[in-house]
Amino acid sequence: MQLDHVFGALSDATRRAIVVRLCDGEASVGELAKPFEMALPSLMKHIRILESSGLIASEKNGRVRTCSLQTDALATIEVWLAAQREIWEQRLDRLEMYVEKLKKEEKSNVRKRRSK
Amino acid sequence: MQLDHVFGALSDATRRAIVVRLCDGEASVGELAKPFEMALPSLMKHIRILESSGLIASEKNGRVRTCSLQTDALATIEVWLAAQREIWEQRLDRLEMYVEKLKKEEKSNVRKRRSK
DNA sequence: GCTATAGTTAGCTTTATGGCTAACCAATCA
DNA sequence: TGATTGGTTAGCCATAAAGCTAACTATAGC
Repeated sequence: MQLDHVFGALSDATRRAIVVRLCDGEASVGELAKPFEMALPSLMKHIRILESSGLIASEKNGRVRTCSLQTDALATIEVWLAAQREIWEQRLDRLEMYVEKLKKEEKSNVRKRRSK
Repeated sequence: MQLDHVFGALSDATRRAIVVRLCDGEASVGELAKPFEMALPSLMKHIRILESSGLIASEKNGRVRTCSLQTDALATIEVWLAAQREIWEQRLDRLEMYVEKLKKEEKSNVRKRRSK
C-alpha cells in the first residue's frame, strides 16, 4: 500500500532531512548530498526510496538530476492522521458524556440517600 | 530519534490496523490479534514495536495485557508535518509574489515598447 | 489440583535496509 | 579531444525486520 512506503520513507533521518530541504525548493543530487558524510551511491538509494514512495520527483537535464517535493504524499499521511484523530476524539467525547452522566446519577443518588 | 521509530512503526499495515483499532478504545492482546491470521508471537512483536515507539502503552492485570493508544506520539508527527507544510507554503507564497512581480514588469515593458 | 486460557520466550528462516568501494557513462569545458 | 564533473551500476557486507514453530509460565475456573 501507499501508506507503507510513505511512512517507511520518513522513518529515516537522512530521508527526512532531504524532504525538509526540498520543502524549501528544488535541488540537484549533488546539492542534496553536501550536508551528509555519506558516499554518493548510498545517498542515491535514499533518493530512489523517496521517489518510489511518491514523496519526491526528479528529472534529469544534461548531467544533473533535479529533485522536487511532491506534497501530495505528505498530504496523504496528514489525511490518515486526521482520520484517526477524529475517531479518538469522538470517543473521548462519548467518554466525557458518559462521565458527566455518571456524575449526575451520583448526585441524585446522594440526594436519595439523604432523603431516606 | 523519536520520529524514526514512530514513522517506522506506522510503516506496517498490521501495526497501523492496531493503532486504528486502539483509537476506538483499549483492547487486550487477544482482541487485537483476532482480525489477523498471524501467529500470536508475530503479533506480539508488532505490539512491542508499537510500544517502544511510544504509540501505545500496555499494562498487565492477571493474565491479560490491555493496550491503549498514546496520542502524544501521533501528535509528534502531526507537528512535524505541520512544520514542513508551513515551510513549503511560505515558499509557494514567495514564488507567487515573484510571478506577480514578473507579470507587472512584463506589462510595463509592453507599454514602453508600444510607446516607442 | 487439574485444565484451559492468555501471553511469553527462544530460536530459526528469509528478505529488506543501509552502508561501502570500485568501476563506469555521459555531459561540459578548456 | 581530453580532463573534469555529476551521477549511475554492480556487487559486497552487516544488521534488522517479519514471519514461523515449539515449548514454557502464570492465572482463572471448575
